Amino acid sequence: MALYDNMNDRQKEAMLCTEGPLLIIAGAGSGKTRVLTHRIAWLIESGITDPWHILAITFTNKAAGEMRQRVDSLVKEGADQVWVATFHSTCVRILRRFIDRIGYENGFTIYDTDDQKTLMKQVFKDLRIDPRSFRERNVLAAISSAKNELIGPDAFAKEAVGYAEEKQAECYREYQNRLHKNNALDFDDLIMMTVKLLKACPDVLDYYRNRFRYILVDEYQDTNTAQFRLVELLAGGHRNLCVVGDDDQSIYKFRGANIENILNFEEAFPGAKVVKLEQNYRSNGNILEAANSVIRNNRGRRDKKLWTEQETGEKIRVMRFETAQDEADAVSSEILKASGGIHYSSFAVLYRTNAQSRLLEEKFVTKGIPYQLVGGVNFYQRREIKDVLAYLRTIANGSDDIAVRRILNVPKRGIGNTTADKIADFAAANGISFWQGLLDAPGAGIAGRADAKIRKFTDMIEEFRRKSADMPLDKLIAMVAADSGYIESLKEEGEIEAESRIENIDELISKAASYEAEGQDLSDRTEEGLPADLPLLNRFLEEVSLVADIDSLDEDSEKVTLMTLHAAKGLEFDEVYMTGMEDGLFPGNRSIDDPKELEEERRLCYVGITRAKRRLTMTSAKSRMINGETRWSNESMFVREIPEELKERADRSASSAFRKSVQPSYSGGYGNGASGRTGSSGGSGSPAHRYPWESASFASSGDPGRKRPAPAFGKQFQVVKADHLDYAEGDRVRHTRFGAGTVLKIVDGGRDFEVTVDFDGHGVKKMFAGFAKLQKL
DNA sequence: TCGAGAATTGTTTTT
DNA sequence: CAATTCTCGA
Repeated sequence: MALYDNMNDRQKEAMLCTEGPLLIIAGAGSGKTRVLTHRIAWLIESGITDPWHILAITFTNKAAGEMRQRVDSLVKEGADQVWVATFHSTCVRILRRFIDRIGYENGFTIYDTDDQKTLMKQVFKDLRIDPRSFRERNVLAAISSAKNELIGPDAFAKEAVGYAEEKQAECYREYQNRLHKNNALDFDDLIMMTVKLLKACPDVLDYYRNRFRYILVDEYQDTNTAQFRLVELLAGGHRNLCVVGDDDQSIYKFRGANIENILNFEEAFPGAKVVKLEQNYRSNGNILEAANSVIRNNRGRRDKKLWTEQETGEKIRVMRFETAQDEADAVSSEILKASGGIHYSSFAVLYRTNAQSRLLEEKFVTKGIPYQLVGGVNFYQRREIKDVLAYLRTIANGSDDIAVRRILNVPKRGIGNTTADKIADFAAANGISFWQGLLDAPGAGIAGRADAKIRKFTDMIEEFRRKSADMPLDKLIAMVAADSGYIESLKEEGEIEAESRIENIDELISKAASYEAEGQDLSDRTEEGLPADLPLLNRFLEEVSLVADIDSLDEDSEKVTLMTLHAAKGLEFDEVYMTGMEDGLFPGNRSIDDPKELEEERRLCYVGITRAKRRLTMTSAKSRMINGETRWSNESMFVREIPEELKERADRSASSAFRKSVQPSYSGGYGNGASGRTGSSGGSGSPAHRYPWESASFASSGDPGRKRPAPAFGKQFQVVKADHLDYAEGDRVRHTRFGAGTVLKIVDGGRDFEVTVDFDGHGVKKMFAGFAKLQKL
């Protein structure tokens, strides 16, 4: 059978166009993985290139694994030679080999978010920054976005304006120094340092350009600037770059993803060919229609429209409940009934925030429905796992101060914070690592009993190190967990929780065993010329630090899948429940006033809808507990954006949900949030409802004195651009919700003006002029 | 040094 | 509400 049997014309075109830059706009369910894998197969089978010269980059290990598997089954020989990996692991592999060229040691450690926070705490202490005035998280977020934009500490400092940014710059510099001292990289460094390396070392760049003659990038809409630069560098010579993505599924802006990468691909790679895949093979007609009618409300997108040859299918079922409990109860009951006690794996329940999973889980447990939860607390982030891994990190990399400090007194050894701080100060003053500081405790003014305790600790670690050299990974972990006294201290607790912690450690041990068993095939690494002495331990640590939640999803298990909308991208299910479809939750309160954010939420909604193959149900609750307080909210504007004729009301309490007499306090969807905290929701104690189809016009009750013309349904968010604004940069303006503020910037964004305003007490917000209805003061 | 209870704070979303 | 951090007494 030829490779292009069963492919449509567009798909074939995308598969066969192998030379030069190519952008494949692949709508949801249009068979993009298929095109990618077949393209790789074609490159090999047709003799265009050797598997060795192909690089395929994904975002998750799961996607990489699937791609590898599918290529394997398509290609007779050499599939294992294709480099299929995530962005992060690709970078790790490059850095492991060459990072010494830019002043790090090749055995570096990867810090996760926890480690980053710990490190930042130290930085705050060092720079005498009050953690109440700046939050670690915020500074880290600023640093992360800087790194995503390839802005190093120096450039950041140069750009810094004002006290806050200057402080952040100081923190960034110090944070980076400490990472370097600890011989550690954070997630963002992995990309940034690889770019730095390739820019600094032309020979290394040449090597990889020759190695990767054909490059494919999946989920291109999620790439950030650093990743873009990386790809651009690697493809710089031959320009055989094929990227696949869907701008409508760009949902990772918060993580630095830059949608411009896909929107402006042809400008970055002149002469690029563009192929659009618009035929959807996944969903029924109604589902696709619904998806189209929601996403059509976005402005910054490439023109496209999905179509299908499949039957129209059922209508979208819309349900509204009194409380979130009712919602969870109904969803679980329905699934129980509809599944017939089997086929649970054809169901997915999606939600906006992880916190929403709790109620659902409870109901699933009581009804005995098997389910699997994706996300929440990652296995490798659990305390006991992190503790054990910190031991391993200490063994592997003595400079990893964070790891050493973490386990110094875990389990309790009677070495308290006072002692540890003394060591830390001493180490800092002498420019040595914390570990070295421990070795010279007397130098730090620690003697007698305290010193003896420290000695016991360092001796133990050194013993572990000696033994680790010739010991299988799983045995090593078992030994560390036992000999350190960690297991014993858990047993002494004697609680159920301790029991499950021990089980988790056992699981880690078996994971290590299977890693070791699989890991014998090191061809990709040895051929890459990696130092042969890079111990298995280091590679294991590296592997576990790059594991994502979604990687653990088992699609064949007979279980219902519970996960966030984000986690659902790339997956498909016969029946999908989108829960918590409420204004304020989805779209979230933060996005409602910011058009860019709102569009991102809408894309997320689009992703959710297009996961469904046969049946889609959207549910919402009038009231739900959030942070210990009951919140009331309207049905999500996204539900309202789906035309009535595609929907079917399946409420149990339809009468109360559809009373037409409810107070119309819908304020155009923006401003005075119809959902608020208990007791503060604009005076009307009862939930405020207004469905677009109930009335031809919207009353802007939250904004007295102004009225907008009644938009036709479906176009309610398309605001006509004003030909001029009655305010300018520097002017003071008033917003219905945020009050007074100063206009910082006005940019003509084509269809509307994009106005940046610094609101007194609310911070800087960006808004479209047509939506914001700002009044000059 | 360490644990228990108080206080505080928070939510998107995660490689 | 719940998870995390802080404070204080032994």
